[in-house]
Amino acid sequence: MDADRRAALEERTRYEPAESEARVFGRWEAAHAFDAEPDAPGDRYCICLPPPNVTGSLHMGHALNGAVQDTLIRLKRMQGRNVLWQPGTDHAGIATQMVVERELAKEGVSRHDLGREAFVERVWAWRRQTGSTIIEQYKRLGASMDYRRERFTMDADYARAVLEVFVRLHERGLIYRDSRLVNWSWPLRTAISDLEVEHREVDDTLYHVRYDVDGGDEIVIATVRPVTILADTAVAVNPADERYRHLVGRTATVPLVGRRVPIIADDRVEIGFGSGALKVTPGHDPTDFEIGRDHGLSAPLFMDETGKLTDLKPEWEGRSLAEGHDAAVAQLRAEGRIVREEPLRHAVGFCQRSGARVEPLVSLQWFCRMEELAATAIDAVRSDRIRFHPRRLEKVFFDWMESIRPWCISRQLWWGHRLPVWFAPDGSHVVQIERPDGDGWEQSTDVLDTWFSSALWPYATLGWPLDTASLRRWYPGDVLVTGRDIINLWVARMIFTGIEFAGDIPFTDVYINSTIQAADGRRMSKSLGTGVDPLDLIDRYGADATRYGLLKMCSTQDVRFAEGMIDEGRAFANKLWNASRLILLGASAAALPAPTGADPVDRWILTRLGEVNATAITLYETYQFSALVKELYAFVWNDVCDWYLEALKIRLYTDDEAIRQAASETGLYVLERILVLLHPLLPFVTEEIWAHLPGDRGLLMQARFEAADDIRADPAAAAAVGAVIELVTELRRMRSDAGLGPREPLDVLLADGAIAGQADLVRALGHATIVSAAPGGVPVTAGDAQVLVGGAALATALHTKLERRRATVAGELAKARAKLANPGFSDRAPAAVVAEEREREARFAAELSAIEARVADRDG
RNA sequence: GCGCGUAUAGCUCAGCGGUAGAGCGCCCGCUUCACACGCGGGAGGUCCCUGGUUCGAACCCAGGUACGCGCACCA
Repeated sequence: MDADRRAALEERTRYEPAESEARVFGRWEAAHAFDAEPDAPGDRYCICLPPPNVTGSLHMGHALNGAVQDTLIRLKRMQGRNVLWQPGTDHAGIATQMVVERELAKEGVSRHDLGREAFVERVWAWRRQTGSTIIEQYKRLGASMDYRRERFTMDADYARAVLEVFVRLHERGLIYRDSRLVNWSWPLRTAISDLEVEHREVDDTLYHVRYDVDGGDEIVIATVRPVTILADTAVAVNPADERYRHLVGRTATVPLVGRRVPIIADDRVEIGFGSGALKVTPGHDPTDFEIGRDHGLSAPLFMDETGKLTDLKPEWEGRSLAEGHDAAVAQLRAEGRIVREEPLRHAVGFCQRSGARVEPLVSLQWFCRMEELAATAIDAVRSDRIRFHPRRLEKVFFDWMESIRPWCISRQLWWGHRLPVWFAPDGSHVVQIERPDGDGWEQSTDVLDTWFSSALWPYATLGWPLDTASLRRWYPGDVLVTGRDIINLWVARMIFTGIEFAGDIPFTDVYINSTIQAADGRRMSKSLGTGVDPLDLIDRYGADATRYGLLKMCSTQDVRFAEGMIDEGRAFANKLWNASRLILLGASAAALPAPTGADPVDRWILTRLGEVNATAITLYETYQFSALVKELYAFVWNDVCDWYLEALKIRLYTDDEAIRQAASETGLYVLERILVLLHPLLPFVTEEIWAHLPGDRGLLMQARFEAADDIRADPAAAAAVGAVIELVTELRRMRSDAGLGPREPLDVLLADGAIAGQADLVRALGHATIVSAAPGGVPVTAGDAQVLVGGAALATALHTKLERRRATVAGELAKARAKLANPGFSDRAPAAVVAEEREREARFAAELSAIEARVADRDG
């Protein structure tokens, strides 16, 4: 290491993420380390980023999700796979249109003032300017995506793929046009899908309204929305309902409009609800729609697409829904038709985007028939070709897929993929991508549901329907990492379109990451101000610390956000930095990393390294990130820093160059391997340290992640060092209990056993004087050895401790004996468990008698 | 309404049939030559309740209780 670099390392006693991250990221980019090439060697490994909404910015879900994906992709890249992590965004029809409309509103213009074409151009301008914001934010996290390949669901070639899918599904008869009841969002003036409707409990009033029946009778219906009475076309009762049997077949008069409608019998009417009589409004209610269809009723609309009343009652035409409600209640009340009002709490659908109450209404839309497509996706999961992690979430998928309904895929928006449907002047239409020959063809004004296009993401991003090198190389992909809320919107749809069009399942594993809740245990909420901004965390703690914390929180269940875990990550990065400084600055100039293992301490840490390496690989590959982070933290902090480095210092600071050289080699080797192990989790700090390792080496992110096979285990050395650790810990405890300073010398007599050869280590780490006889010393258990600790100063202070220990040991001994005395245990428990219990009994018995001898000695 | 999940140290969470764990916080002590974002020591737990299975239960089963999250057209 040259003098400048050495001085720089010496100065930097803290790891400052802000100082390193941009520089390290620049090195990766300069080396084109993220670039994926189809003809590169190695088995394929592919993840596509669930495309975030183009209007979005990085939130906690993205950050966790991104940390998981980057961890996997870096691991696989280091394992020699030819990896692709595909970035991109979706065009988010409604959200984007709203963003741009809000912009226009500031200029006092509406999209209607602009006209469709100019508006769409305006959206593109917005997209060119800010559309990659969220992808740029992923870079702050260290995400190693191939940014050259960023895709957008409105890109020309992608759009072509979307239309191709539409046409093919239509040819197969799976896409059709129909007039059906849909969820209508009047502020947005579009239909929305079932999944975009959010149900909330609402307190409403249930009005009981009296309708006149020909012949002087009357019938009372119940409704929470009296204004819908305008569109009633029947009154229905349950055929089994005695109360109303005599009215069936007669004619009722609808209040407010005076329409004369039949009273019909239908068993979908629930006898026990309200009055038991149902006003039937086929144009605005799912059940009523079905009843209306079966009874041949018409389905007039009381409101139009903009949320205004229609001319069913001409004098109210043009009023808002709220005004209509008030007017209806007022008139019914004035006419004395409201016989009862009662509070009703019930679930009502709201439009996710606009927040308005969803209005079910009959509308002419395009639908996708789902049963057949769903069956292939169900089969892929059922047969284990696709596995969910955690497994139980398959149920969410099955529940939705098995009760699937037609998917309304058309939207009355301006921003999106316009349907490849062409209308002739005579009203007939054809479905094809190109405009048909001849004059007068008009393209459908509808666009497709955004989710329809993002369902093709895994293969459309790779060039489908063309047979591209990328598609051949990386499809199907390996794992989809996403949040639970997206299972049905996305995962399910990607699976069946993948099978249908790309000829195979899009991935084999679906890893659903935890939801990070706010500190109050509920979902993070913007409106409640309980959200946490990951970019702010990165600014304050660093990207590595943020990744560390998020991954530590990430298990198979939801977790509350705990900033302490991020802070722990920062401390860990700093610890790693400083441990590295010790090794790098203390090592012999000529030393290169090598598992030399000159000393038992070296062989012990190499043994541990081998164990941890193997465990880590398993945890990485089974998505157990929280356990992985803990495992590596404990190894680095406790084994390496607390013990190995303390022991290594002795040889690093010696004058004997041969010893120093050998110690340096192993030290550097251990450091090198730790950096490799940690890199997928903490890419920045590990890459930064890597650059300081001696020797000619490239980037850490391009280094090889080795299996543990090459590390030799040495159980004898491990046992000896284990005994030293136990003894030194006991010596520290004694000093503390006796009120002695931490470096107060103690006399120690080493007994035979694993520890016998470790006098130097005990002397150095334990600040002990090794003696050959210690009259009046206190016996201490340390692994397999008995050690005598001498020094009169300790005697009194240790007496209390000894008594305490005697009580503990006696208790444990009694427990072990009771267990063994139980015939049920010794006869029926596995032999190994019984043997272990016997061993414990013997150990406690020996220790107890030693303590008692000591006490007797002292007292006598 | 249906489904899923969670209840373990003051806080956030591991452990999921055989000696109760971590980080933070707390207490005591350290200007130890990598790190005070540190070092050493310590205190702290009827593992939600009630039953059951088992030689043995924090862990398995049943029933409660509390909380969270999905899904859902009762007007």
